[in-house]
Amino acid sequence: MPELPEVETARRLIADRALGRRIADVDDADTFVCRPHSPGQLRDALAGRALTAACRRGKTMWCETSGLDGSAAPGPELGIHLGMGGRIIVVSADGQAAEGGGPRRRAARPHQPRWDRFTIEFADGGRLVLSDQRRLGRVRLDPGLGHLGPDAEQVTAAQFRDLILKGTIAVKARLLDQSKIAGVGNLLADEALWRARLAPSARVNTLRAADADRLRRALRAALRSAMAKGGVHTGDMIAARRPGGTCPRCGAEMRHGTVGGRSTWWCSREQEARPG
DNA sequence: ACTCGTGTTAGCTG
DNA sequence: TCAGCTAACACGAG
Repeated sequence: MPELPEVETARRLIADRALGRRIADVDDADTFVCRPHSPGQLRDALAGRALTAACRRGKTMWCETSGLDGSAAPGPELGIHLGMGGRIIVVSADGQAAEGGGPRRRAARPHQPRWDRFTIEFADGGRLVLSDQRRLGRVRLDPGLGHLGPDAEQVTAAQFRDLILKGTIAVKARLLDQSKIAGVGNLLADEALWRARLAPSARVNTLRAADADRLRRALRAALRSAMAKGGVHTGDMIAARRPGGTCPRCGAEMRHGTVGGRSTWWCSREQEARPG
């Protein structure tokens, strides 16, 4: 589920509903999700503070925290990553729950309390929960951003060309490399390549600067559309990403394969690989 | 019962 | 340094 647009929805949820509330307690008992911390470490670091800002680069979120007892020195940053299927749930003081980060599809599995992997209990009686069936999400203190490239929404055309065109890797694998461009996941990569009419398996050294520019525009358009419609699964081509699917533009058969280790779909007519 | 696939990432290997 | 593979997790489908 969560690619950049879903994570942005979760970030806004935290920014709108969780900031400024005093943290009374923290459940950090899931040592896999909270690795490398030990149980109680996140609680000890956060209790008595409040979240003061919710930030994001690509699919990584982090919250700034207040000092203790009005101290001017801020607390640690709280890093949150939704992994493959994490969602954020914020419960207000009166018990109203709001959700962000998951698919907005009606068929989506309902949230189960046993999937709660990390919980902040606020002094007002509400809470913030990371719900994550697969436990591939992650919560950690002071995560750092050194391993991430520029955010997919903010990368400039010149930066994009430099980051994308170097080397010999398949262009889809390069798009998925968070250290180059942060925020593109499997579905968004397929959607952007389809919009740009580029073969996912094309080696980046076979692309021209104009291809990179077209891909960046396609990526930005796919991002804008996903943000407006409520998630990457609303992409124009995503519904055709199934056996027997046909290209929504030209009607040709969609093909399926593995690129960069991920399940990949492309239009057999418009996205054929050029020999390198 | 077993195997495969899934919207992510980190770490290992050649 | 770069590119490709695998494991970490849980669970539904075939």
